[in-house]
Amino acid sequence: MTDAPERPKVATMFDVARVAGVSHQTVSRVLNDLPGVRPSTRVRVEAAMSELRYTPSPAARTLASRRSQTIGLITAGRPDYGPSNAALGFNEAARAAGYTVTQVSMREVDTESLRSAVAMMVRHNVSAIVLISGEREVIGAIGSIDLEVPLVSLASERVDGMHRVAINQFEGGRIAVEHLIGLGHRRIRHVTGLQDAMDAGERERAWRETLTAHGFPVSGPEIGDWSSESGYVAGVALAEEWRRETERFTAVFASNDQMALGLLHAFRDAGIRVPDDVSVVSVDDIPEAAHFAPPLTTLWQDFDGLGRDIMATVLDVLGDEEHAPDRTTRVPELVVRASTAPPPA
Amino acid sequence: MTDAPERPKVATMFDVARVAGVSHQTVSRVLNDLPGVRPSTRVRVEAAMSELRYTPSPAARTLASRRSQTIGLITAGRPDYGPSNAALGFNEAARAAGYTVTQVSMREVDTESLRSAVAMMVRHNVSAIVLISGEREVIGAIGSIDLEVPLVSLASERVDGMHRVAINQFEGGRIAVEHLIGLGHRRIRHVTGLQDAMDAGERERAWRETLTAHGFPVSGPEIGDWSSESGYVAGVALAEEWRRETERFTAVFASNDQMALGLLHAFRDAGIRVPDDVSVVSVDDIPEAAHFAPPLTTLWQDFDGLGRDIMATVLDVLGDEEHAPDRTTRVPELVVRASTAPPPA
DNA sequence: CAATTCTGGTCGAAATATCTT
DNA sequence: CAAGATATTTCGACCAGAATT
Repeated sequence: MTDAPERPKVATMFDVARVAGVSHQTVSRVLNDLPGVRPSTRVRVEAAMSELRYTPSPAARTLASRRSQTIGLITAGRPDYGPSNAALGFNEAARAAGYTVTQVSMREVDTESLRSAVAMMVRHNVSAIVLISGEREVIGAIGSIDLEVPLVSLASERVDGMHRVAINQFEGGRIAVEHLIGLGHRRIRHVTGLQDAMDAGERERAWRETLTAHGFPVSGPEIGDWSSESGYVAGVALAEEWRRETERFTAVFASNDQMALGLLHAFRDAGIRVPDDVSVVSVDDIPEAAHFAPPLTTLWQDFDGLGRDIMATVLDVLGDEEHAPDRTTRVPELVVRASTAPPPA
Repeated sequence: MTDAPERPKVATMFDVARVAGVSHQTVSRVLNDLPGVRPSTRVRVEAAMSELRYTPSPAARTLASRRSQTIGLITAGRPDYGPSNAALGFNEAARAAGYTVTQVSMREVDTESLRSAVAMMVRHNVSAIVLISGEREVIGAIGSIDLEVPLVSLASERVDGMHRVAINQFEGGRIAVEHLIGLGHRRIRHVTGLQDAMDAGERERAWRETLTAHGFPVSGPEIGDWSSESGYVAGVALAEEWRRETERFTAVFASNDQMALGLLHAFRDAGIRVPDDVSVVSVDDIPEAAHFAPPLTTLWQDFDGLGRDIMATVLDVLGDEEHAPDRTTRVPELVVRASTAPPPA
């Protein structure tokens, strides 16, 4: 006996056509749901397809139609909780919609790598490119590239030339600060996220405007970069100030949970009790937040839903390029735990 | 004037051939580095290629050659720190090697979704499939699928029918437990990771065998699932036991940092001081670990290197299917912080 | 004859034009 | 002239054998 054939040969349109007793072109028509096929023959063809376990060849399809049913996903930066979960939600949604996802992840972003990633995706005839980053520099860089494909980006600020999706970070920040104000705080400090991040900007703006609207003082903020370490550094500075001043701040709004963890660490080192001396509220509600010392009051965000929003927007865009609506209306929800309390008397 | 053409037409082999004054086949030869091309004509062809900004069409290439220079990546489960960073490292390494990555992420895994993901990838003519999961059920499920493509999986236990890559978790566990023993501990408890996870199994085995080798008692372990919440639950149980018994345990080895965080929470609630009453050591060294209360002694792991190992193994496998070596020799490194100390006198 | 280079067929589907009733 | 189904050409590269030096 000779060896089995190297690769199991798969059925083609012609095989299906033969079995169904029609021409290959008719097979193509039922495949693409085109009109002009009698229901009876359509059924025959479909039967033949499933009998032969026929699956169209993506490569042939792409070559002939210049469309690949693929979406390019570019993620930039470290795999933090939010972006990772949004990417996961997007990936699942894309698959559910019948799309394949080609992913390029990069820790560091420079225009050249971005350009080559985009070029590669365009060459693969992706239907759209999705960018999960949220940093202005990255978004600006990709915006400067002449991509011949629709672009959907995670971005909480308005950006020209692309469709965007976001959770309403301004509203989230407002909720956090109002929560503190509702408890009686008025001297509320802020630790920002990465300076270049749009989400961080929106939260800072919300903090500033909410305090201003109430006529409370705006001081600071401390600059962070999302990391616990930066939160710790900010916390050390804040703790020192707290010990020095008489008109002390009584609460801090941190732009994410990791930085809040660093803050708690610094405050603990400095003998500042949370929430007795200072309240802390932050953003994300990572699964660990419930077990910080003390358990963290924070804003929960639906990252999975955000990922689905991205795919929904992609589908909108593919359906009607012009008036695809941005999806930016999801609002974070406050989860109250033990890191916030009324200010000391 | 009429509109500009819908899509900018890209150059083909024929265009290059015409400009270089050769046949398309010669272009193909220089493209694929095949022999039998005079250096002088090779230069002419290359000049023509760059002049026309020629890039070969992936679709046409795949169709004709049945190879796509693509690797399929399947990730299962929540995007935790380790797997996410390994996936990132892999993605960057794959790109550096000239491969495209098609990714399927799923939160929940069932055989049917796995099967369809694999089928889709095979239909796309991927060169190999990479699985990042580490759970026996998932690995078993994909192993039961007849995939006509090499499979490389993250797996710290030996598995038939696939190549595997892993960090040496047994050795890591040994290092952690020996660290505690070196400090004077002998009653050392363990909180496992997800029961079905191979990494968790290896660490548990290391804990058990190391204690046994020293003639110390093995009691427990508590069963966790990687989450802080499960660590907290285990911690509550351990704390209660600690209060009750006279022969108390003096240290706990937790299978990851998140669970250690839950442990710390439970111990704090119970008035057990870490490290004065009980020492805690765990695994991963997530960036937050340095800011836990107290800062965590834990095992750092090179997930980025792990991701690169995966790609290196893929390249080995593609080069020589049979004797591609598994890469399982990376060893975690102990990072000593403030959660471990000698046992109370 | 060996080293090059060329011609023509192939991959599997889509798109368009062309018959049938 | 509609519908329905059939031929033919095209997408852009790979591959084998033929033709050229």
